Amino acid sequence: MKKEYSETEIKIKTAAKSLFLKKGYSATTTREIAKESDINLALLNYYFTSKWKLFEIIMFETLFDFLSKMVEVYNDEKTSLEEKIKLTCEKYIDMTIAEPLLPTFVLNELKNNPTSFLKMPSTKMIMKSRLVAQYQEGVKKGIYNKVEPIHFVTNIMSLIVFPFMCSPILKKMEKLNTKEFNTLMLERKKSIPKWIIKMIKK
Amino acid sequence: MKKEYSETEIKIKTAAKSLFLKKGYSATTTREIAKESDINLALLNYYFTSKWKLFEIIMFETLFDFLSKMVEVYNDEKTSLEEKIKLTCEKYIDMTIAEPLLPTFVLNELKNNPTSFLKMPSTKMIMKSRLVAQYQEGVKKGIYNKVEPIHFVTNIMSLIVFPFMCSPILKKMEKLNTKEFNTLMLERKKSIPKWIIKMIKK
DNA sequence: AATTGAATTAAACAAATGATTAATAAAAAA
DNA sequence: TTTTTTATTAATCATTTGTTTAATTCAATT
Repeated sequence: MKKEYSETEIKIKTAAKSLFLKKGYSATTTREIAKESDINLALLNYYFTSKWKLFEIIMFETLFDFLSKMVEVYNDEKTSLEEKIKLTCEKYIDMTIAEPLLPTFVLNELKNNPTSFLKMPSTKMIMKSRLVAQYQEGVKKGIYNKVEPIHFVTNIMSLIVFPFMCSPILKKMEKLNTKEFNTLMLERKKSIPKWIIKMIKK
Repeated sequence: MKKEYSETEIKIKTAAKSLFLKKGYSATTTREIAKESDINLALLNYYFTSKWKLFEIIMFETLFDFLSKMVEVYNDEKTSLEEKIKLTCEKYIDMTIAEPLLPTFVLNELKNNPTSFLKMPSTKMIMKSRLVAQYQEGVKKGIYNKVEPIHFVTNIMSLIVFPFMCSPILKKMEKLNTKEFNTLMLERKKSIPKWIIKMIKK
């Protein structure tokens, strides 16, 4: 299904993604992409037609990768709800430490151009995931408070992702360098699951 | 202290802010600003020297307004910790419904250009606020779990702000229009304080 | 009324930008 | 080898962009 990319195409895509993440779509020029990937400027259009087309491809693949990884944990048949929450935190905090610019980039570009989102991989599977089902089972059993599943799912992501998006502010507030900041985020791997459980338990 | 702006300057600033919020700094052109504010293009540079200078002024004022409003609640001597949390949610959710593009815009521009942040109003006062002190008193008394105050403060903001930043995704997931989305956010005025209290209480 | 300084305008400039062209080099097919 | 297709290049094009200039209008002051 997935298109096979040539070496040159991969070089372009890698450089473009790195620049888009750092500076955003509009502030990134095709000449910068060409320079960073060490290819001739014309090759960008030769392979990807336009800057915008290139961006769309990168955006789609990025979102697709992320959603796939998330749904993988959410739909695991073997794990309990609490395990799923824990695994989500661990996986996603690690992912974001590895690529800390990604969440802000994605949400900002979606804000700037919601149509770039039309081709987006289906997000609906999240609400149909095993994680949500397990939560609702817990509500039925009277173990958990009844809250709309959308809030439950949103809260988990909020506690995980938002602190990364605030990193410039947090770093300044607490005079942290990147390493110290990451340590703070890693602490949250253990705390967030506890907090979430407390939030939902009666 | 604050500079008095002429009618024309206000028109420019208002239009510029609206466009910056919608499209970001780079994607906004000076000609668009001139058109939207119905002034001659040259007046932008006449009053504000450059697009970047204009942006810096808008950014500073925006952050300053936000921080002032926040610290106002955080340092209220009359309210309890739980009341402060409740008031924060109410105030900030209302603010964000009124200007939903603001958080993503600010965090994205800070990411793209952390130096635009050097002149930023002091964020340190948050950690020295009455809110944080009250939380720490509660920890000493054994009422609350001991967690770094930075996590406590971050969690509140995460649960309030992040869902707004995800609005394109949430709207798509649940097929919501803006009104329905806002209703969902307003629900959180009551829920978030409850969740936060549960998180910190022993 | 005349003068001065601020506000506004249309026009222009220089640099940057996304995209294309036409020529060449490299690789694959015949 | 020859031919044909694919990949790469340097140069160029047409717009767009931030900014400036020089002229003009407007408002206040003398």
